[in-house]
Amino acid sequence: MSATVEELSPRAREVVAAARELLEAEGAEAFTMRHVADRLGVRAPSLYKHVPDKETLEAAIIAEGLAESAERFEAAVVADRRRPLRALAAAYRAFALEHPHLYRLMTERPLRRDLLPPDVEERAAAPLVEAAGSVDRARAVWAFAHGMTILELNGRFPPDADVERAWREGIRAFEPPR
Amino acid sequence: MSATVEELSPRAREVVAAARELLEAEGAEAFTMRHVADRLGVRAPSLYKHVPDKETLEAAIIAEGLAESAERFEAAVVADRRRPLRALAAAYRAFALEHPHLYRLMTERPLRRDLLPPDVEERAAAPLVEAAGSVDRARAVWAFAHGMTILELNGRFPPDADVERAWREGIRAFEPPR
DNA sequence: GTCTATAGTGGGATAGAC
DNA sequence: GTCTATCCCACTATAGAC
Repeated sequence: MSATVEELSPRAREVVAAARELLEAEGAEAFTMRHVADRLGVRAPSLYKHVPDKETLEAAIIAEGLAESAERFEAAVVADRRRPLRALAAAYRAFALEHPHLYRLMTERPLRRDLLPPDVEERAAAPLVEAAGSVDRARAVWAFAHGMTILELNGRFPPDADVERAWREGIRAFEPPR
Repeated sequence: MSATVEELSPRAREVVAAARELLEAEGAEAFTMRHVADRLGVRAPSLYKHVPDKETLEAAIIAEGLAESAERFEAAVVADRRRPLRALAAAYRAFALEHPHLYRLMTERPLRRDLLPPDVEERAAAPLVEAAGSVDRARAVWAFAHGMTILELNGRFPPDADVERAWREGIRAFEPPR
């Protein structure tokens, strides 16, 4: 019975939009069904007429995030064909820092692939796989980028750390020697 | 008023031990003051006579985790002097997979350095800084290792992903050419 | 499509008696 | 050092009327 994003009713899409705004503005702790309902001027139980449960709502938001980041990655490699890895790293970091709460939601749990449109995940990954030269290398680069990003978002680097330099060191390590 | 681990009373240390056992066995959601109390055969409010609050309890557990991982990193570089980065990566991953819930606690939030013994963090980092050749490179390698680890723990790699190969690709990228 | 009412579950923390 | 009682908070989800 699990509906994919595209199969949602118009009213359900409004629920998704409100939920995403709430998440992005106030973070995961504030992301409750009550608060989503508040944004729509409605009571929480009413949401369940449109969306089966909270997980489906989250999956719909994640699908949007994947689609949007795919677009940005595609644009990044087009804009800098000579150093695609560096361009992708910059685009990746920028997206995450612009949407920290969404980014966390997208990475902190197993993907409910059964609730996502068929190819979003692959499309988001494609530019990096291309730039890295193999899936395995792409996963290593992704791990580096995610590690940098999430450690920064988590405030885990020491206060005096030079995050930019660490990014540069990682990119240099993965880029082919020029 | 914030006490460091060493300043805890004997009874408080028992509370920390019970809390850690609980966390490691049942995960962060199960890690509540009520459940910690259950483990000790006591009511939750009694804990507050020994530990000021939950955050201090968490900091004490994190301090243990940092000290133990420091020991393992030190042993790893001694055991394989020719490829310290590979040895450290293996030790890092092993520690995280053996203590997944502890590992999450140690990385998912800003370190409360004010609640930790003075040099634990630096000691845990030292072997990698040495092996990587600079702090910035060390942070890049750490990000890669953390990214691999947490994406694996989060179940975020596709089901068919070959995690070992990705690890090898990352280590190869950061190791000096031989 | 929305409501009220409510079930059921859980959390951290404090006051004050023993 | 431990207790009971309690405060106050939060959540997801359902039943059934309108």
